[in-house]
Amino acid sequence: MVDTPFSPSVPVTGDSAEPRRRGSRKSAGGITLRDVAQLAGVAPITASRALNTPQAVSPKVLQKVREAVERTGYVPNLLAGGLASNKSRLVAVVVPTVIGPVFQGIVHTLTETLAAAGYQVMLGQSGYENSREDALLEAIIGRRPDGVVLTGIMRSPEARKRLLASGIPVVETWDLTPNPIDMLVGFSHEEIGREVARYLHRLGRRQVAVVGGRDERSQRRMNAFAEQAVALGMGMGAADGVPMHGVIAPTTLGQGRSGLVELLQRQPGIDAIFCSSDLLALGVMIEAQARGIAIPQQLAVVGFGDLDFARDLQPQLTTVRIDGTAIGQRAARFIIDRANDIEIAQPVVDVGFSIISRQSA
Amino acid sequence: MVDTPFSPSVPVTGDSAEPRRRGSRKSAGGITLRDVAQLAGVAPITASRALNTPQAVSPKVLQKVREAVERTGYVPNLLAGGLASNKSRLVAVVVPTVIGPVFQGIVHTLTETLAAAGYQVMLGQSGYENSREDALLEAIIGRRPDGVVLTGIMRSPEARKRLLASGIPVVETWDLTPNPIDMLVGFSHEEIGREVARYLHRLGRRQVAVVGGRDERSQRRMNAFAEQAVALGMGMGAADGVPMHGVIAPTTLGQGRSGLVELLQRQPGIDAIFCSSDLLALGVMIEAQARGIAIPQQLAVVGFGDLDFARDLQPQLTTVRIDGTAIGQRAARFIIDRANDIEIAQPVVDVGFSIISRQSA
DNA sequence: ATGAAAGCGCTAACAG
DNA sequence: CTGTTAGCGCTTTCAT
Repeated sequence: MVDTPFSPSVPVTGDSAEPRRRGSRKSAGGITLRDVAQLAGVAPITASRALNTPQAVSPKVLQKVREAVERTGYVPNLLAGGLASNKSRLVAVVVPTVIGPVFQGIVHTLTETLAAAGYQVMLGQSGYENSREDALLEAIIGRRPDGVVLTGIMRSPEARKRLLASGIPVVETWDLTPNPIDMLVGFSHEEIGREVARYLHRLGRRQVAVVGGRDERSQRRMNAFAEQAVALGMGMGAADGVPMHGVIAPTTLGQGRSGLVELLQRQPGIDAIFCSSDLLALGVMIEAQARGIAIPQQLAVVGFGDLDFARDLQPQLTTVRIDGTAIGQRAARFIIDRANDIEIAQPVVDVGFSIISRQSA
Repeated sequence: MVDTPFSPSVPVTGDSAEPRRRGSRKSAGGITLRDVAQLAGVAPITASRALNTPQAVSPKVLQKVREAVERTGYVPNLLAGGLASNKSRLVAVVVPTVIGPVFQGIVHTLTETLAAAGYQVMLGQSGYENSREDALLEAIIGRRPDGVVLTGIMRSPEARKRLLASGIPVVETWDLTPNPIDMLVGFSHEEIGREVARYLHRLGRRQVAVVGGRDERSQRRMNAFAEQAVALGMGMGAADGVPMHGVIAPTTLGQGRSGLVELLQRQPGIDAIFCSSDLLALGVMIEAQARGIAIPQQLAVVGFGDLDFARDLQPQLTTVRIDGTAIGQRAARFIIDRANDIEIAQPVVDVGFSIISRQSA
């Protein structure tokens, strides 16, 4: 098809002596706005307006253009449109990984909300190691997205600088950075750790431990938890601090099981465990069950995430809820507002968290 | 560095009296290939070649261009490049939803594999209802992606037709369609249903039931299972067929619990349950545990998906494994090969499945 | 190995 | 409300 020879579309005006121009190029063959405009009997720009700002053209023209679109099956080339208008209607979303339930809510909400506003989501996975960040960033900036949503990543100052220099609106999420690149929707991991420690203390627990992912944010929750716990006199004897079992993210149920095993070996007297994810917590619960350890009587378990299954467990899981949907919607709103030059009153939002008190603790 | 001022690239031709041309447009202000070329002292096209086909330029030029890129912080505009070359280096991936663990593997693998080959993934969520398909399709085709990966969706013939007409390479996955749009990487849901029925029959189970999502593919597994079960004489009395409890996708642990409750009410004698997801299976197991029903002695449970946690449950979950990674890699390979005009010998691949026999059945 | 010209398909800017 | 013109930033084609 591509090599179908077709006669030059230059009308023979009698001036056949005109030399073949160089640099001429065959079209890809698709239907373009020109074709539609021609069929509708209007100028291309008018067809463009009929599609993008229907209220700016006469009903008659609108009708004709729509008919032409219908008949030709025309689909606007957004690459061309984006290049011309300097608006790509593309938003880059970067997460460490889509594996694991943690960032699903955000990705889902963003994709949904942005799609409703006519934006497409470009997905990037940074991995938990800060290695591919540069290549990823290049790929993102190269597409000139109308916004970038960062979830728990992009720590390298180099990367931050480039993003900033690119002028693309950036929303960082899932954390409260002291100096955000641009906009921010997050919550305090430290505060969560402390609050959970206080919560367990109030329940009378005194020998607490931790099973947590080794990624930075998880660590910060865990460390804050441990500090607060020690401050409240909940360490396993002041000297030892809080026993912590670290696992590699993304966290799994199996890691929760082996985490409990390991912790009990180290410190048989443990009466409460704070896990850095609900999946870990579930693992801890299953292992406890297998060993005949009663939850919450002998062992209190607190998770993180309030995944959908948490309230359906037996016993129901006490956990920390993060409103991923709220974060996603807020982030989407930020980007959309920016794209429309709407003033953003408060570009830093703390969505907070809540401890959902159920049976396991 | 970035703000090193360099003089405007418009040469002053001395003709300052020239009237302001209409239609003239200010550049967005970013650094373009022209700026780089100018700084390197070469023509734009040469700079372009230095970046895209380094072996086609002299080492000297290469060096100079690279320096210029470094100094300016230039990032190629892929929108412009895509428009000119008719290659967007964008691949659209469509899933019903990213919520729920089912399609995570595919999305992850695709994003990863394609990124390594220089492609970006555009994410689309079709939802489980076939409503937004049209708008989504329009958005996808409009970006002229180099490929589309469809996962368990796009049933409407209208949509199929448009995709086909667009000429974009399409890989359908997660199913074995009798007449694929283009390429296909999947497995047979019917065969899975039948095989599980045979498996349970071999184990001596005779009163089987089903908890399954109401989405189409799940239904097909379940119906095939039921048919085969009846054929093997495993119905609850030939007349009744197999008790089935339908739930709304995406499936949850809680639905598994209530599913078991409901099924036991209807048919107390059930000795095996096939669930359309591992999460449902986990729910069934938890509910059984809560009711003192021994698994697998009194009740066998089979899941679907072989999620990471399946082997860590107590008892370990017998389930159907789908190799999402294989599907993703294959699909990515298809698209990349197509983009490079590499002949695809076998555009339809059945990746099969396996029943992972563990303790729960 | 390098360059000049043209144009990918669309929209901003201006004029009527 | 409609049209003309000139590009967006890049790569193709052809020529040297």
